[in-house]
Amino acid sequence: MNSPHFSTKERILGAAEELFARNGFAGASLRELTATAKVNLAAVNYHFGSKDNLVNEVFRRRLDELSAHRLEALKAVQARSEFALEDILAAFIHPALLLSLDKTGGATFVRVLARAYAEHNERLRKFLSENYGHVLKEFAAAFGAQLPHLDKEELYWRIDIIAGALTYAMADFGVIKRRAAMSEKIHRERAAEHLIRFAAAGLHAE
Amino acid sequence: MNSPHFSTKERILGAAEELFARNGFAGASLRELTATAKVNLAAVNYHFGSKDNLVNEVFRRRLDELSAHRLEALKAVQARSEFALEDILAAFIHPALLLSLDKTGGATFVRVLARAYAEHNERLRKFLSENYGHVLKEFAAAFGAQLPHLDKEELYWRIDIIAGALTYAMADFGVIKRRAAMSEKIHRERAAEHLIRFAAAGLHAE
DNA sequence: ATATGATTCAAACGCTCGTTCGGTTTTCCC
DNA sequence: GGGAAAACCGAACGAGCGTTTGAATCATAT
Repeated sequence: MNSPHFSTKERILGAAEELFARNGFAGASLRELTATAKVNLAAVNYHFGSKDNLVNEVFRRRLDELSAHRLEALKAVQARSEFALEDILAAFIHPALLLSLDKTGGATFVRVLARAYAEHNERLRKFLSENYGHVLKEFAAAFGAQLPHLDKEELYWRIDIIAGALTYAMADFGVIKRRAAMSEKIHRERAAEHLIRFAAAGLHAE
Repeated sequence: MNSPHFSTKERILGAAEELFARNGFAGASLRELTATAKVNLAAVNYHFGSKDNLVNEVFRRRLDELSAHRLEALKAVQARSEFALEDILAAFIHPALLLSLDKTGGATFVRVLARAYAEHNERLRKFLSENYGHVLKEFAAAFGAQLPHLDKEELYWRIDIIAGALTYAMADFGVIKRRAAMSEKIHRERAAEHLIRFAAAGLHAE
């Protein structure tokens, strides 16, 4: 993963993702991080200014792409002559699934993302809300159009529940242990399927 | 909260809960913690042996009670001549809601719990699974009896999703901002209601 | 009242942390 | 191929960390 043909910045971002997921933001030291990335200790501050800013860049690298994929998928669905609630859910969930299956650390990043939510870190929440909040708004509007009987508050509650469940499921927090015979890819695809079916039923409730 | 009539151990546990929720386990230092608790720095190691063990005790204090309440509520439901899926869900969710409304730090603890999940800490996961895993098993059996058409894997998936959504909802991670006019108590009760309805629909899916 | 054990305390231990600083090496353009 | 800019490097900085120590203080039971 940290092959020499990756630039120093890329190697640092990769190692940061890995160690943030495993040990948290405070728990991952720059010494371990730079050793993993096979770069000098001072490289982080040279290239990113500070550890805090490195955290931001780890998120930006993945979320720009994830958000674009989600909005793209949503557009594609909406362009069709007819579509169901499940299709919008898939537009939201499948890009996250795809990211979690990415060979270059996607699964790791999803866990970092879940950690960020759990940390309740105001700085991070603001960063995420400011930079990627509009995506949630788009999806809320799409769901709302499909569920006209639902008032806005009810709708937001349900989307919130889904986002939480998705984060939780993709980050592999649950009690469900993947059986050795099942590949991680299939395990995650199953999780996404179940989540979509579950969420669709939940959204339709009442 | 740290009034002088609380014992040193209790003051430490209270401060630990607060700071673990705010700054994480690694991020909360014993110096800040003991200052908050108004006890000497060495008191943590005197009363708890180590910081790691303090973490365990923070969980034990709350989870013993939560698990007992859940099993008690489940038994009460099952003793009735008839009951619905929602009643079992309520037996699982309402004790968590009650805990989150506890005046002496329950809401704080719920956030600590969510953090523990996110940390993916093997030591903690083992501790939680070993000490409180049987509760999940009881509920799985209860749900299974109400949903005989569901195979075991499907059932476990759905319970997992619900546990994740509950953790996130109670920990207040979501994008939903409580309106100033609404008390936190009502906000959380609403969350629980929505979650129960959503989860019941999800469990019934197919 | 006094002895004994439990508790609290200030101080220090060794260690790791994020960051900084010159100096060296590499890269790239004229 | 020479010079400027970019990148890298080893070493050190002060600060904060969890933990330990040994003495001071408190509580309790005889």
